[in-house]
Amino acid sequence: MLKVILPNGSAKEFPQSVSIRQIAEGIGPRLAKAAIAGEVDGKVVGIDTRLPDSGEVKLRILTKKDPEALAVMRHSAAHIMARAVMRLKKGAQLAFGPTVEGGFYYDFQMPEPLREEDFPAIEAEMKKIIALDEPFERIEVDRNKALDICKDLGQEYKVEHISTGLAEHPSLSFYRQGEFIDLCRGPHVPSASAIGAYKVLSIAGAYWKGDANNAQLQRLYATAFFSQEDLDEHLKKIEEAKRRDHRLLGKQLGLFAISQEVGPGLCLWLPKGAQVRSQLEEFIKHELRNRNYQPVYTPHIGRIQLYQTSGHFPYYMDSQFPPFYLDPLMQDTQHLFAAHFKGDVNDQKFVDIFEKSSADFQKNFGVSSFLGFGPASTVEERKVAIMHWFNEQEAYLLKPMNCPHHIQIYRAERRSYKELPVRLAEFGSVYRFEKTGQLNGMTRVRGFTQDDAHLFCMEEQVAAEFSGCIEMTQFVLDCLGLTNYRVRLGFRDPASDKYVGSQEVWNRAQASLEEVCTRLGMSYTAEPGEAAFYGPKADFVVTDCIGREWQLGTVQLDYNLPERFQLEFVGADNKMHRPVMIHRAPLGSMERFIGVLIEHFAGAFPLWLAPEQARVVTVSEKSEEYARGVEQKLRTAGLRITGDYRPEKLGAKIRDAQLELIPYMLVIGPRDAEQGTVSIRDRLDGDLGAMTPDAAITKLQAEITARTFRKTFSGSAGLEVKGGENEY
RNA sequence: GCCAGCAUAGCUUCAAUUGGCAGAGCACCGCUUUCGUAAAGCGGGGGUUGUGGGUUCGACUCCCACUGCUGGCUCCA
Repeated sequence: MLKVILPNGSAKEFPQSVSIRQIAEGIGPRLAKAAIAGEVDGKVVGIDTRLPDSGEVKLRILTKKDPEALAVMRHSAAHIMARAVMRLKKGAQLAFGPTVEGGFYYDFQMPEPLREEDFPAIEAEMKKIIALDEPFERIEVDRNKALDICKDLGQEYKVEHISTGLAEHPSLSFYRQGEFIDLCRGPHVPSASAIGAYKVLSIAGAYWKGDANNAQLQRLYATAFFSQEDLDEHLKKIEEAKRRDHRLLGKQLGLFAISQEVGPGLCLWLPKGAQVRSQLEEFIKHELRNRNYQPVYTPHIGRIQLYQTSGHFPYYMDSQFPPFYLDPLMQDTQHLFAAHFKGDVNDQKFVDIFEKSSADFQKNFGVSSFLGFGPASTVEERKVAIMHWFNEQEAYLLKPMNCPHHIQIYRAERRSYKELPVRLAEFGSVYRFEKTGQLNGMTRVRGFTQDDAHLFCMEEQVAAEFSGCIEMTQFVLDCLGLTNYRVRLGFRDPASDKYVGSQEVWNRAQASLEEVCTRLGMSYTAEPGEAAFYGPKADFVVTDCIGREWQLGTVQLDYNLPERFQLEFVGADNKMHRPVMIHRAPLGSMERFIGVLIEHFAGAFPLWLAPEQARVVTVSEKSEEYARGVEQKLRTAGLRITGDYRPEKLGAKIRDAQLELIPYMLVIGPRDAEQGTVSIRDRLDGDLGAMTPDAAITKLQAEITARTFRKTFSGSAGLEVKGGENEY
């Protein structure tokens, strides 16, 4: 006897095994027709799934109204898209085709590359397939049979996946629809007609199982909805989001530029962008003072030995600008040294290659031997001589991180336990050589400035200091109305050996990190494998306007650098102890943070951040003299103000100021000049009427001090809808 | 780095029949207008069509290489 409990609490009993479809039919023919899938005890399954013949289950029958059904339908749509591609292009190999947020994709290996111009044909073929309205038929087989099926189909990726990724699964399932059969966990919609409106969106490269060592596949992105209206709305949303893109707004509003001549990934802060940044930096500096940090300054480069000690070199070699050496021989042999440090070259080979390049160098530059090898010297002796020479080299690296410099500041004096924690803060510029394909506007650059700080404390202070860092990050994000973030605790991947430091030290760090997050009541996800090589961390991750995630603020515990640099302090027992370090940056980098901020505010910054807070616009040139006086008065009061005195009509000047997203306009005509007033105009609320310049100053200053969020707009720069309701 | 696509004036607004004189709009400059809350009128300057080669009588257009940019590169069958 099976007892089925439905969402409304009612229960039905069945004497023998029954499918979800049969239960739906029992409830009503309309429900049976509308059913897309079922949910049994919280697990989404196909409509033809048979329930056990005894016990008790909770059952939901999912229809178009249920969000879970959409994912099922999209997955089915992915199959249909794959089927369409298989029909159009012979010899396509199938890889993965999952549902993702906002749609789905399918990875193929194509004999001929797919192109965007193939999309209409694919969509047309999908239409034909859907018109057939064939059912999705589930076929369950054992592993060996599954392997045979995939081999027969000639689907090599499926064969590989069954033998590796699915090695633990004794029984596997396929779904068949017409001539198309695909290894698939399911579930699927009952038949093709359940698929509503769909669109193939884009094509991209993707590696098999995400590993760059594997074959590069072609990934076809698409989306599907139950109704055309939902699809249209989705596409419209994508379009609107694109208009918020910080790269577009950054150019339109004159915030930043990236010039080919300066170099890719190198950001030029235009005056207005620099103004926003400077304001944000002031804000952070104020918070640092309140929290007893000490500002420091350090240079942009450091000797390579410093980074060998820290472990950044050659560990991060691939993502750094190459070091520069004062000795020209080193320019030629630096790759050799890097390979040697990484263990890619053994001692004998290292000596051989070095001596050859050294000989070439001497031939080319006419310099005599400078290492002084005797003919009888051993490999070991030569290696020692070479390494000794290397360590004497004057070589510099553009700093990829600020910590080694800050550590040297810590070491500049003997530290007592009484002065801990030491908190050293700097807006430190760092350089990292990101791969070209990773660069993205301001959110991924090669040179950036972190709102960095390093805390040196005793082990028993870690929890309090960590807590303080998290609290500051939360405070800063709150002040900007950035609420759409998640906290990710990056932990060590137990299976990997890329980490510096002992497992025991890591466990301690991770435990205390988790403890603090729990105490602060933060929701977080613990993610093994996401840690930095030197310690676990808490990352604040936000989502940009087109759904990409970016790591902003970060707090990282580090038990390893103090060890590497032999940091010490004198304890109460008059003995030497090792401090613990915390790296933290609430904003992360100024570049990325402001990039995200531009999208968050859609370019319409709150008054306290706005590069131009107000603009005087004259009705005609008659009032220019008075207007200039007002402008200067507000400037002297500390407001960022400009004046538009062009011989344009008022409407044109207002329009220009609106498009530049300037929060306030001070309209001045003969009437104002006569009465000693200004007509204040809010960018969104329009004309607020006349007031004295002093009253305007008071009003604006109050808004600045309160750091009020302003409305942005529900459109884009240039397409603003008046009275937009996007309240932040 | 890799896959696909793109590159015309300051502009992520774009045009240029099959290979046949590179053209608009916005912005900029000048003149007229002196104006009260989202675009006044007229005139003007601005280009080695991303860079370098090639094919051709002739290349923005076709071919090759390079540079830069855009989308993407495991929320597993």
